[in-house]
Amino acid sequence: MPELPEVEVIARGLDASVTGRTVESVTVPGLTRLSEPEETLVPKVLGRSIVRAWRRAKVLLMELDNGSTLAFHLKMTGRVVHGPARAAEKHDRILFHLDDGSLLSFADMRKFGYVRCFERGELDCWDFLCKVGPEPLETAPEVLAERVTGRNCAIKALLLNQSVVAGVGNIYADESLFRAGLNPETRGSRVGRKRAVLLFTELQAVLRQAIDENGSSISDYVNAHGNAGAFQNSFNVYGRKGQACNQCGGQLRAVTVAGRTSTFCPKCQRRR
DNA sequence: CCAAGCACCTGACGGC
DNA sequence: TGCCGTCAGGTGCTTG
Repeated sequence: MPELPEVEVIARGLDASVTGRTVESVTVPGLTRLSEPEETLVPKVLGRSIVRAWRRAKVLLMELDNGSTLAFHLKMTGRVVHGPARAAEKHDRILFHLDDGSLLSFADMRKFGYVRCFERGELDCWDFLCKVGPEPLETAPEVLAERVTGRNCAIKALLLNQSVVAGVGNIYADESLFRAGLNPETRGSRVGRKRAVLLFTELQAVLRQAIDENGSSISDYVNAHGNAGAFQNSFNVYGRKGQACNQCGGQLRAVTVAGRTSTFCPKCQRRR
């Protein structure tokens, strides 16, 4: 699934290509279980034009000209792509036909994702966004560090917890822990202030680099124009269990933390 | 309060 | 070839 960098890249691409376009018609091959029902969703969108697209946490947002906002959560395999008109494909869940003849599609193979439309003012009351923590690229590392030091959970679990910091998923948690030399199982309470500041400084660097490289494509992710990202070629640890550490040459290992596979270097990321 | 486990889905891949 | 188990970028609910 798209984490913060992937959703950011999609949002920027959409903001550049669909802003000003009007939704002329909508076809619904079959919405996902967590989506808003077609009967209420479609009337809110029909005839509206798109004002802007942006991101908060891992949620893709598109504001419409009546003040309502479309919200997409892509979860593991969701895609939102803008391109030329085409016939519906197997995993398409909803298709927005725009006034220039182009198509905005939401597809999701595993159906975990969803799309909902919030009317003016409702977005600010959405429980999900209200609970989400600060944006890691808009918050000082020193401030973020305070949110993990002193807590008894594993540092990896804290990074994945969206109320601690927004937008971090399994890839960027593992990559930032490696860069900071922190073992994923280390408790927040055992991470010193200085090391915690380093962790969030490295998290910012890794997120910025991933955005610059158009995100990470493992199998499903593509940007708003259907293109794969390149940051997967820069992974130090994610998905590299058994391979050699880029820093010390030792063999990378994997453990399960917070229910997720966590790949790390036992030499460069010692437990403390 | 916290952590662990599982549920939600489909598809790809490896082993037999 | 096919069947079975395992795993996958996330979140939310239940259980202990």
